[in-house]
Amino acid sequence: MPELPEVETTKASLAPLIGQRVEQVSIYQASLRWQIPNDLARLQGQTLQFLNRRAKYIVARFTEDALLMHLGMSGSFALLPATQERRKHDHLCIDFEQIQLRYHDPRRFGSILWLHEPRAQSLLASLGVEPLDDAFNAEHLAAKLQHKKIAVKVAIMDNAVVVGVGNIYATEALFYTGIHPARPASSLTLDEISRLVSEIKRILSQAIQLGGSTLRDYVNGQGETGYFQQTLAAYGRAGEDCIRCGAMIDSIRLGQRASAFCPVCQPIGKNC
DNA sequence: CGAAACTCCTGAGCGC
DNA sequence: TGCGCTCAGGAGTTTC
Repeated sequence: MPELPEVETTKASLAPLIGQRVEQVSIYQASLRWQIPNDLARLQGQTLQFLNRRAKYIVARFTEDALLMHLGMSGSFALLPATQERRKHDHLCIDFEQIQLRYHDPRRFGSILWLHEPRAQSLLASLGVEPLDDAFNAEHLAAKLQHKKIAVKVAIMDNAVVVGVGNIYATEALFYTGIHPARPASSLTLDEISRLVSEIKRILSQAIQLGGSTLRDYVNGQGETGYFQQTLAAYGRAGEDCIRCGAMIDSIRLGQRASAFCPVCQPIGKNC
C-alpha cells in the first residue's frame, strides 16, 4: 500500500533516470484510474530533468512535458533491462537510454496524466498542506478540525486537511497519542491536536528513513521491499495484544476503512 | 456547504 | 484442486 513514505522512496529510486532520454514508449493497458494519455509517445526524444513529490503524486519533468503519476494502492515502478520479460500487470514500459522503466499495478487504481491537462491541475489544486511542512502545525490542524463532527481518523485522512496520511499512519499516530479513532474531530483538545501533529510527523519521518512500510506487493524502483511493517503497533493487529498494555487490539470501520485501536490506551470517553 | 455512500480493481485468505 | 465468497484500500465522484 504505497503511502507517503513509499512514494518518497519510489521517487528516490527513480533518480538514476534523471538526465536520460526517452527512446520508446509502450502502453499495454491504458485503463488505470483514468486512461493513460494516448499521446504519451510525445515523450520520445525528451530527457527526464527532475522528479518531485506532492502528496502521493510524483511529478516527472521532461524537456517539454511533465507527468503527474500516482501509485494508487498497488502500483510500483521498476528499472529493468529492456530484455527482461514482462510480468502480468506491467501496463507501461518507457525505454530510456540505459534502462527501461516499467509501471506495474495489479489493481489499476494508479494514474498517469499529463501535468498540464485540466484533470491533473484540479487534482493538485484541491490538496492540503504537506505533513512534514512547518505549515502543518497544531494551529492549522485545530482550525481544520474545529467544526468537523466526523471521526478524527477520517479527518486526518482527508487530503484537504493534510495530505499523505493514509490508513496505516493515521492508525499508528492515533495509537501512539492515545486518541480513539472514532472521537469526533472537533472534540480534541489543543494539547491532543498538538501531540497528534507531532506524532504524524515523527512516524512519517521515521518511515521515510526506513524505506516505507510495505504491505503485500509494494516494491521500490530497485525491486526492494520496505520493512517498516515490522514496527507497526496497531495497524493490522486486530485480535493481537497491545504492545503497551497487553489488552486485545480492537477494530471498527470508519469511513469504509478498518480502524484498529487499543480500547485501553485509546479510550473513547477520554475528553469526549 | 459537510458528511456519507459509492466506485474503480485484483489478489489473498478462507470455508467447503 | 478449485470454486465462490469476503475483504483490503486511495481518493475521486455522487448523493443526500
